[in-house]
Amino acid sequence: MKNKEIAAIFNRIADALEIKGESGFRVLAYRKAARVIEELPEAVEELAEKKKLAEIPGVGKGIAQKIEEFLQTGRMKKMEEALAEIPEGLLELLNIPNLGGKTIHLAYKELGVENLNDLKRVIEDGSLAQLYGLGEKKVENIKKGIDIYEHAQERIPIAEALAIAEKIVDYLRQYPGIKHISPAGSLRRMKETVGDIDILATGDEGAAIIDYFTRCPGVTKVLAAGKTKSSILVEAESGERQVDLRIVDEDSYGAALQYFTGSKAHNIKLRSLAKEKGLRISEYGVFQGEKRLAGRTEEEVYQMLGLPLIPPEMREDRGEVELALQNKLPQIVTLSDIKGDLHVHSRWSDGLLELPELVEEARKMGYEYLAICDHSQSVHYANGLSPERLQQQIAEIDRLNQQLDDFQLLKATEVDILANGSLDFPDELLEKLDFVVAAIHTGFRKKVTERMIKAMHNPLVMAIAHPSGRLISKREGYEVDLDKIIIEAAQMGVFLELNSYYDRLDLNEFYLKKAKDAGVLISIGTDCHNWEGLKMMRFGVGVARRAWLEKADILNCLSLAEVKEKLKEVRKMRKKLVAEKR
DNA sequence: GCCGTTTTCGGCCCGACTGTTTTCAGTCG
Repeated sequence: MKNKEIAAIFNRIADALEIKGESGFRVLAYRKAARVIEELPEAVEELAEKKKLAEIPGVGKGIAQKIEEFLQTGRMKKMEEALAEIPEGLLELLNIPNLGGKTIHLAYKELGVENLNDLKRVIEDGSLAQLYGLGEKKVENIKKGIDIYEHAQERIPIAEALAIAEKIVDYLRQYPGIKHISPAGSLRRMKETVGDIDILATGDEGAAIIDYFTRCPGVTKVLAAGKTKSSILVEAESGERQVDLRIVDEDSYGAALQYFTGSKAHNIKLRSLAKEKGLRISEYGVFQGEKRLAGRTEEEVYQMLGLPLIPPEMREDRGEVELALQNKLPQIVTLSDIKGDLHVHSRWSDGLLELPELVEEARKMGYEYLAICDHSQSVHYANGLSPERLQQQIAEIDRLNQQLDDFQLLKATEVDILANGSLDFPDELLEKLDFVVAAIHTGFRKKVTERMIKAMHNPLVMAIAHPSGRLISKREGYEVDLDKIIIEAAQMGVFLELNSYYDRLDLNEFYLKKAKDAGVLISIGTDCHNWEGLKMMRFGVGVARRAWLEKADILNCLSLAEVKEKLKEVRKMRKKLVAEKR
């Protein structure tokens, strides 16, 4: 699949055109095409074969042709042309805040700036400030931009960002002048990582609220503090993080929340739609001429455009507006739909909680069941269970379950898929369990796809845990063909896991959507190891919502009785299926 | 470069801020 590669090429073309000073709309067209192609569930190769490239929104004749050219020849003239005139080192400069294509072009043409070092030089010797349209202050801002660019922190994992945001929101709520308050931005859309933390609030005396905000616990620096807008740095696990607060009027709270939640692409779509209806939409409301028609609530804003409220997690311009227009939005899953956790570790392997403690924590979550998926014998570093110890655990769970009336622990395992694709426990043992999750923890580069498929051909395996193996911004993941795994899972009736551990979130939103479309049922588990672990379900549900998953797509939206029935049924069905395949 | 129940040409999201310049361009979110 060459989608990513092609998207990267179009982004590079857009960069080059931006520096060359070509029409911003053309630049935008390339960027949009890049984004859409990157998010496309289908391979461009397939679409090209079916002559359906131009049906991709944002892809017209011109771009379709360029894609075909690339697929056939491995090259794209347009890119070569665009880049031929632009030194390689210039493109990077677009990432510097306060510096854009126009200024870069000017510095290139007038001063021969070709890279970051050149740029620093013309700042130091004062020649940049001499250029038409520039001056001391602009150059000072560019200098600050370079500093930010060079010290740019990687994006914040959603779990950390939410923790920071919620602490500050709780703090702000204590201020009597605040009426409404909510996180906004990509945090509210539950993206797996976020760039910065945005909070929106309403209240009287904005300046006083801002002052209170800048004195919140953990502040290390106040970057800006006006009447309606403030930015601070706060201490966090991984260094300092920026938090922005905006105060808006009560009358435009909904419009502002909508606007600051984004995504940008979604907002642009809404505004085009508004325009078609003779309306104008901004962070202050929906207007007809000078008259404000809506703005107090998000519902109102969407309603004015003839749309139902679109959940924040869906606002990415991936077809949600079109569906909303036809009133066909999916009823995406909510946290309260989740009836149990299907991947939990106990003290028996590398978890911190004893089984009764897990029961207690699960009840606090409102659950009806937990699947105890401790590691198998070969995972020594995680205190994996020997067959004998698993036997003991089974007996212990049976004993505990007898004392419980409205709750049950499911006897389960996270059994390792070994180097040769066989499983780390014998079938006779797996047979005694309610739920069997298979996982790879070693040999990330060794025939992972084949090993997973082999595991899926064992009728006792019911799910594959963290199928990609990635750790967000830490580890790439297995060499695995997930498209193949999804097809196989659909054919063999195997569930795929959505691991909710905050730095896994695996499958990710794109493959989840693919799995859903292929008819694969998803099991959500937190991979809980400690007291906070079960609470990570919200991250998984966030990702599931971003993938448009509904209750019916998720195994653990079933009640205890239903899930037990389902697992029995699946085991029977899988045995039959595997027998037929042989 | 894309796109069309107002258009196959002429539009293309909206507003704020900043600095430079004297009416606006560049950048950002």
